[in-house]
Amino acid sequence: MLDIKRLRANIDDIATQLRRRGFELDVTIFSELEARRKKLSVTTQELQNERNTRSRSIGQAKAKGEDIQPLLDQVADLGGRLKAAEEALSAINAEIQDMLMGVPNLLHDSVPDGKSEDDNVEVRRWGEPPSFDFEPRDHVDLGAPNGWMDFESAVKLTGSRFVVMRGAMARLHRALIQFMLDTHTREHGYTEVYVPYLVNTDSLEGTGQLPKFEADLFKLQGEQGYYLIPTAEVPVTNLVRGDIIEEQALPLMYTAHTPCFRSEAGSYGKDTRGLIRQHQFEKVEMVQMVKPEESWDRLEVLLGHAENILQKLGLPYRVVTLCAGDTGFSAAKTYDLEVWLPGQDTYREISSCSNFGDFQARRMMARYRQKETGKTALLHTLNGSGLAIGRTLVAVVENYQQADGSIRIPEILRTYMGGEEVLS
RNA sequence: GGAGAGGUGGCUGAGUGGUCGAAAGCACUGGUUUUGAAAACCAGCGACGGGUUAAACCGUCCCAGGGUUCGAAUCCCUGCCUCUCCGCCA
Repeated sequence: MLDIKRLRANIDDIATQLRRRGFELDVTIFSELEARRKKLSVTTQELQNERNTRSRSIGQAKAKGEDIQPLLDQVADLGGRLKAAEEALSAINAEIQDMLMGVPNLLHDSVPDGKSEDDNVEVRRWGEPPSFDFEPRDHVDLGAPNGWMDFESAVKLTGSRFVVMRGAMARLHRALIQFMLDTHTREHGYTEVYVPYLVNTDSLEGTGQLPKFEADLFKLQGEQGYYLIPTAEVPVTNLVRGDIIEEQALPLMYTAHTPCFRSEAGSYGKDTRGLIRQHQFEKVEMVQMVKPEESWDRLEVLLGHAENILQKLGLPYRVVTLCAGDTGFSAAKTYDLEVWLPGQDTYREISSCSNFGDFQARRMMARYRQKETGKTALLHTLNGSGLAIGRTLVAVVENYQQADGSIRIPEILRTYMGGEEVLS
């Protein structure tokens, strides 16, 4: 959520900035709402003041044993007027809030212009795509024939966009999770957390999935109104919702492994083959809550943590900066890590690292207490995948394939695989 | 699932209709004292919005949402959560 004070003061400037990401802010409606709100707020407060003053004197009169009936007569219509004013005010506040909740974050100046992913800007590459003296296969051809990956059973159990994994592939999948968590906790300084996979609407509003993107979520039947998490970002970031953190405790760094559930509405026909786009997948997530002045440095650090995982696995990748039109609703800036997939002969997204500035923190009322002044200020939040497990598995399988269809196991994972060197 | 008890500031905890945003203690901050520290003493100490150069000042907030009343932390209703006992369960 944007700072309403800033919005009031610089509405045209902000509208211009938002246009860069293809969002049209209705300046006229907002200004009208805001003017009405201001007026109503003043009259409501005046009426409240009057009520308080008069009620106090009634109390005092009564204590002295005076006749309070004349005083009561004086306030006869006050209640009604006040109630009407309060209701009008809360209605307009709700309207403004709704509008505000639907406005995306402001972009950082360094975010390049552009409309779609075609306009994203490559920052750097790491590693060389492997060359094969045979025609490399994709992960489905490598995994499906021997039952490592079983998409048909998943259809039987549930439906499309799910998978069953067996034997060595299931173990490799699990090994990736352990390896990433271990790296983040031992080398990068994160605290591992275990969190609920079902969350309430407050949490989803806090990180920005609601109210706008309900269609991407799985909602549970039942009166609680719970949703399956689309990413660990939601429960982990919301850990600080409503909190005031002491400055010396920052930055908070959390990592979590969770399954993620996405309905991927609107993606029909896209990536229908294989593991790339599933309704359920595993992810190891990194989340940081930091001081505002540090967040841009922390984004680079966070990105480095995700890159480190890919480097340790020996997977070639590139870093791209998402352009204005492709940057997500809540993010001020996002780097995607794209891993090389020989089966598709292209780089595919495997991690997304974002700085949200105070956008999520404002929605969550997540603050910290400044040591110098004792005042509170909004935190900045960041998160990044470190990494998406399913896609990492795809990358390992495709990059480490051999002519006979076996898969070499990356050095770093072997201790997690009982010392085995080849998946067979 | 059944029965009961509760949810008050960073923490403990008083407050059952009238200057209560809320006693007291702890913690914290500043000061006095001390060679230094501790102790003692004095003072300060919630969040958010409006207002002000800054204050003063005004408003809102005592789990959440409704309601009763001139007036609600206090009474009523609903929801959520916590605790105790019983049942069930991994």
